[in-house]
Amino acid sequence: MQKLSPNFFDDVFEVVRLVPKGRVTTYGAIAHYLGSKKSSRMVGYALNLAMHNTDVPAHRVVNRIGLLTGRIHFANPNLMQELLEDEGVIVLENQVQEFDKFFWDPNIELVC
DNA sequence: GACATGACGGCAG
DNA sequence: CCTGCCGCCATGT
Repeated sequence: MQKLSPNFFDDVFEVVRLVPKGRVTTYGAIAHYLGSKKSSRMVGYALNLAMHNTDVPAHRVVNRIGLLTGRIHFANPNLMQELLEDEGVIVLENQVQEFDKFFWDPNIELVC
């Protein structure tokens, strides 16, 4: 367990930063890791601010089915997919292929 | 201060 | 199996 900041958002930033290159995670996984799996919505909201703010690799966060729903918030919608593919993640039609293979769950990887 | 909205997810119908 | 609605929490108007 990391130091859970009083702010839901800060925790989101921390977790996303820990996502290894070439891996992706989901909003729900992060929300669950933070203790409120029903707050997945907040995670996406936080990431929107995150990419505007710090060095958070927001492109590594997709929804539960591996769909790059957040790409529309990037300056260039293709940027998110390109970044992922550049890291070795296979993306097709805005969706991560073999999602189960690239999925990085903080609840499992950051087990402490 | 209250209402509406938003990069989602789970459950009910 | 597919579609729709509710929940969650913070931010903007």
